[in-house]
Amino acid sequence: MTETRPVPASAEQIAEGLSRAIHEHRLGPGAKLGEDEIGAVYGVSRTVVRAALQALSHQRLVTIRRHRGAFVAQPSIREASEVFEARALLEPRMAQAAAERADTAAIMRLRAHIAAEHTALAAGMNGRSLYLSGKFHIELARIADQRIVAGFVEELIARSSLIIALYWRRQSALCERHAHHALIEAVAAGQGERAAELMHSHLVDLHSALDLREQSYGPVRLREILSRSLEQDGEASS
Amino acid sequence: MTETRPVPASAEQIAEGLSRAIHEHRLGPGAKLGEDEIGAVYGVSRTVVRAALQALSHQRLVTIRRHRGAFVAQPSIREASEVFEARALLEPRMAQAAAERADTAAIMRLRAHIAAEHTALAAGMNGRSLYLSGKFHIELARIADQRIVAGFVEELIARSSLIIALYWRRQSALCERHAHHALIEAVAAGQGERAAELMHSHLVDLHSALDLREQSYGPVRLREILSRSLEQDGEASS
DNA sequence: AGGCGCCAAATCGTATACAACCCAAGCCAA
DNA sequence: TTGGCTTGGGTTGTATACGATTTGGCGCCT
Repeated sequence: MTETRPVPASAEQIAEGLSRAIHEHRLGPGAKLGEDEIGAVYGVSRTVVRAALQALSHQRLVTIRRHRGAFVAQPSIREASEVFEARALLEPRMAQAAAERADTAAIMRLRAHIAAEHTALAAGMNGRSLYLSGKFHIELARIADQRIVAGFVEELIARSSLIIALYWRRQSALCERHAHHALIEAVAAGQGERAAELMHSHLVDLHSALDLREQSYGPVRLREILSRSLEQDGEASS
Repeated sequence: MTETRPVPASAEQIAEGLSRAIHEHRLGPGAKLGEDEIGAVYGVSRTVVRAALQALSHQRLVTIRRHRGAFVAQPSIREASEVFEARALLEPRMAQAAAERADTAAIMRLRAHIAAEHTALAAGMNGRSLYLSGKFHIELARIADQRIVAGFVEELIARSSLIIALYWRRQSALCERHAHHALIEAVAAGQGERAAELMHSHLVDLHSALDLREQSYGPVRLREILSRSLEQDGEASS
């Protein structure tokens, strides 16, 4: 076990590290993010940690409550719906633009993403496969070459990860494979309209795979209220 | 001249104050935002000021360059185009949704905005009228009751203010009056499609009123490169 | 026994201190 | 005169110190 990491890190690196941990569900919604604790891990003082936490709170990944500390955000049901509505508004356009602009290098990057996703899934690293699945959408938005909307999409996908942690119902991630594969085909063929449609239905699929009914007092909701710190270590490879 | 303001302010208040100053073009693109200076104005230490500046930099209103300080952002031509493309994607939908959901109270708020805009314009307060004109769009997005997209719109409008400061060509703001009025009519009548169309053409209008050609080496561009501190004083009333 | 209030430990919010760094003015040499 | 180098002032980056607030536990009263 790595005890301490004496090498100091920058605020961006810390934000990136926490972001990854949230994406990969090693940190669940409601988890406490103590400043001293994080500072000890990364070998910096609270000043830098606070900057990182503020950055994450501006991305709505973290909620800061005055005099109480920072916690991994717990999107409400309403927010969850709005996130997917926003994605349904933005991402089909991005897929369309991507299909119209993608070159061979871009398509290879997309295929590489899918491959990595499959590998992670086969190795049982569910968190990582989820992370990569999000990255696929981000990569697609980047190919569309509209940086601002791509930035919005990135934020929405980060929040989606939290939503999935809270409200996911189905187990099978197989639909993902299929949907992403079909998307690549359309993009590679330059079929913009088809890519947009596929993306739309993919998002509707995802949205409908959530359990967003008001009184879903499942075990997830319990954890949300009790908010145990639930630390996982588990150094990922590199 | 008000010398000092001994009452301490919170980071959010400072960010709000700076944001307003940028919106109203009292602070132009490229202006230096010294931490000590701002701290002295608001009666707080650099710690709080830094938090405010970081918040603004996450909204892309301010650029922080390491060891050099914070400056009011200077959107590139490319960014300018993308901002208006993104607005053209989001805002018509918001206008449509607003038209479908607006109640009488909401419409009264919109009318009040227009009235305030006219008042400011008549009083020659151009900066303020620009600020209110942006607020109109934000209010419309809020009425649409999609908080997340409304947040995106808010960010885009803030950046639009910078873009207008850098690249505005026409003088007349009269088109605004007309366009906003027509929008309210459509919203009040519940004509969603028409509101969306009006919003779209309004945005295209705005976009085309910018001078985004590459080699526009006007005085604006010069100021951008030389980046003199160009302090504006000019205490506005209140 | 149960509820209420006080106290202590822990954590956050802000200010301040010091180190690192950038920029500009001044100097020297070519 | 011009170019590069050095040095000083000023500004930012980070750490640390201290005050403020919350929280959980302990004891006391009912």
